[in-house]
Amino acid sequence: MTSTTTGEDADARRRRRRSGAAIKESMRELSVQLSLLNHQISASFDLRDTDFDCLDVIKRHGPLSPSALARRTGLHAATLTGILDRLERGEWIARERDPADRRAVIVRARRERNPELFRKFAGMNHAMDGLLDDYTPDELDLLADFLRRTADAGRDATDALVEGGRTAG
Amino acid sequence: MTSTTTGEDADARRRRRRSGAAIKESMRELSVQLSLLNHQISASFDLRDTDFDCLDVIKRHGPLSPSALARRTGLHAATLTGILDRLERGEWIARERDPADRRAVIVRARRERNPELFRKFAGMNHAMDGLLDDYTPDELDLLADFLRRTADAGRDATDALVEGGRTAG
DNA sequence: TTCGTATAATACGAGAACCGTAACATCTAT
DNA sequence: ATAGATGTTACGGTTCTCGTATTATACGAA
Repeated sequence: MTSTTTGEDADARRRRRRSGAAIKESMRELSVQLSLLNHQISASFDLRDTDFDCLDVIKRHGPLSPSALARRTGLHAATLTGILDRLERGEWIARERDPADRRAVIVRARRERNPELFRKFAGMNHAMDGLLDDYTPDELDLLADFLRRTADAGRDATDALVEGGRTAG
Repeated sequence: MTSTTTGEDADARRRRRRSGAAIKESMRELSVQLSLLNHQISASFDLRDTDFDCLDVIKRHGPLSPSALARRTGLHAATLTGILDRLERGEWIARERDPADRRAVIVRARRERNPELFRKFAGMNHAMDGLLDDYTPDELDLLADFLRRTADAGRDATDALVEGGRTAG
């Protein structure tokens, strides 16, 4: 976490480049596998792929309005109506009125079905637990920090594309 | 990479548990962000979310048949027809006849449009490069290995759900 | 206040996607 | 040779997506 590319010899730079490529490669594969896992779980609850993504954003950043959610996810506002309908029908969320702005709706995550969802992720969770046993506490911190920063990078990249598509496309 | 949970004191175990939770949390957030990024990129090419996931599997494990692809992804065979139609229309893949089994089709990834796709991922790639600069070569290897193993775990978890859903309803 | 405009959420509808089933071609085992 | 299994795609009902219109409300200016 403290080195930089300057001051490395050619071998180290080569190794760095190779590892970087391997990381991006694995990252892409990881993304695909997690998407497919998400698809199976969503389907088992009669939801679409993006529905749980939205629920996750609501859990993390909510409660918030449908339009704020549309901005954050880059989805069309009208699409959010359908997504929230399904999530509400399944009792994953509740729509409430905003007393301050009576046009607005506040979307709040409900937690009742969390255990049910957790059970679907049990296989992945146990696999992760076994995997994490191989690391020292310091290494775990390193991994946690890396993942957090990568997630942030993903959000920035998505925002840039949404913004670019809105103004230029 | 060499320690185990045995022989650690209570503090270390507590720290380990906390880090593990943070990792799974960040992993889920990363998954959501990468899905949303994938959605924007797919939409910009007139494709559905899962289309590039399939293309990725084809690139990695192909050439292969639609039915093999359906098994690997857990998608319905009839759905693959639509996905492959779109990918073929966009010249991302080519369908070929299998000389050995004349019922079968071989799906092969085409590489001509890779640069175009690469440009869409440029933002994320550059962010990753900047992020990876902060790590030593050893740390990069650690990260690469972790991601590869996590992707494998994701595949196993998905397979288990597909299998369970198929046999148990 | 009253008006004009901006904004929030949803209704509506055209086009498209998903996937269960059927159809057809072909392979394989007896 | 025949029966049954397998590979791919066509078909059709239901559902989804998203551009636009609609309704309700907020807010700034005259």
